[in-house]
Amino acid sequence: MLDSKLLRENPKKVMSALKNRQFDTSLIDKVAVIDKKWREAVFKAETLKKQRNENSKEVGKLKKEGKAADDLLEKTRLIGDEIKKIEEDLGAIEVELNQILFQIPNIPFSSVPVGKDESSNKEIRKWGNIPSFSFKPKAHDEIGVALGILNFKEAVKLSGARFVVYHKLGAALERALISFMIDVHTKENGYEEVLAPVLVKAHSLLGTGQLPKFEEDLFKCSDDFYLIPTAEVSVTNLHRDEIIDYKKLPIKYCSYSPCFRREAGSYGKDTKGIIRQHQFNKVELVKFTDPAKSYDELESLTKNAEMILQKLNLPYRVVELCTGDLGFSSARTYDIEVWFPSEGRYREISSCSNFEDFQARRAGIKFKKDAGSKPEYVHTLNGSGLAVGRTFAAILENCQREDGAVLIPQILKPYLGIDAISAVY
RNA sequence: GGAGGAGUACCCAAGUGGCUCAAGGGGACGGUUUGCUAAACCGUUAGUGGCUUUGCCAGCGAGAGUUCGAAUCUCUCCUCCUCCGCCA
Repeated sequence: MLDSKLLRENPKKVMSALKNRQFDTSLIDKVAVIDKKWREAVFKAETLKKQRNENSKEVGKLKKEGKAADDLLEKTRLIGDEIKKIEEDLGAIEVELNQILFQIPNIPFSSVPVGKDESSNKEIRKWGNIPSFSFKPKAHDEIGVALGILNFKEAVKLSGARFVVYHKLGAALERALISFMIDVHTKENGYEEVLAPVLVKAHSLLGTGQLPKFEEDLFKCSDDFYLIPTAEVSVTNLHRDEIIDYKKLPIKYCSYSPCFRREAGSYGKDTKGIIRQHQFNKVELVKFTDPAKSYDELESLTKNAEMILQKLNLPYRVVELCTGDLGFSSARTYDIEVWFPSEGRYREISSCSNFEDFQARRAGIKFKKDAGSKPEYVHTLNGSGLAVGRTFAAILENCQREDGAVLIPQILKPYLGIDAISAVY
């Protein structure tokens, strides 16, 4: 959510920034009108309340003195009725205003490249050598099925399309990757591990920006629960409606969770393999920072995520998203893309974003510099560190051998105790 | 799921319709005293949100209601505790 004061005082700036996101700026004009109505109603209600408080005190005094207070009583009753009416209006105005405010995306950071879609994204850096094969590299799902470590038919039996069952060393590899990632982030990068609920209430999703606009991407359960699409939701909301001690910033969390996405808009896209699933595992990095330092923290967060790929020796590149490709809540985003030999291209494996105070304002997350100062909103950041299923797939593809075996990155040896997954083990 | 009980500020807690625009204590912070520490004494301590900001309005788990006036009365909900049932 944007600051309504900013909208009030500098609507032109907001509009020009949001135009780059293909956003319909007529909503901004509407906000101004409703906001004015709201402030007038607030002032009126408060003036009347002041009058009522004074009158009530007077009534009490008169009654104690045994004097009649009927006139004043009646007059004050009418004031009460009026207050009630104004407050009803006020409630409706607030709903209307919030409905719009919740629909407005974040303002892109000043240096974000302007562009319509992903074709304007900017490559920042590349790492690693793209492997060359003396044979035609196979797709990860083909490799996994052949090795007996991935089974899609069983998954269809259980849950339908876009699910997978891991077997034997496949299940072990998935588990090993989760542990490995968490170990790196906790032991080397200074993150605190968190394991949080994957079922959350709507207000948590409102806090991070998935609701109200993106309900169709979510699985909704009964009893007002939603399955989280990312651990970002649970972990960011850990500090909802809190004022954090400045000395505790930055707070850095690392959290494994399964993630659940309906993939409503992607029928027919990535139907093969484990790239796009309704349920997948992810290790997420979340930071709460001093606004003055959040862009430095975005750089280090991105490098923390990259470190995983480096240790696994998987080639990747880092791309900055342009204004048109930026997520709803984000002010600046780096995507990390890993190389997929079977497709001959890089594919997203992590998305690292600075949300500035957009989520913090929605979720009420503040900090106080010292005892006397006024609370300010923190900046929140997060990024995948990494998407586990896609890392699994990337290992299968990049580390495959002609005989169908897959060499396991050496760094995983302590977790798996093997050098390769082959058809006969 | 059933039956009870509770929720007041950083913590404990008083408060059953107007002398409470929330008492008292602890803690914390500041000061006096002191060679230093402790003790004692004095003082400060409701954080926050909003507005047309010397001020005003809101706020006692949340929301609604009754009333001229609600921490206090009524209703709904949430959370926690105890017991029973069920369960990994």
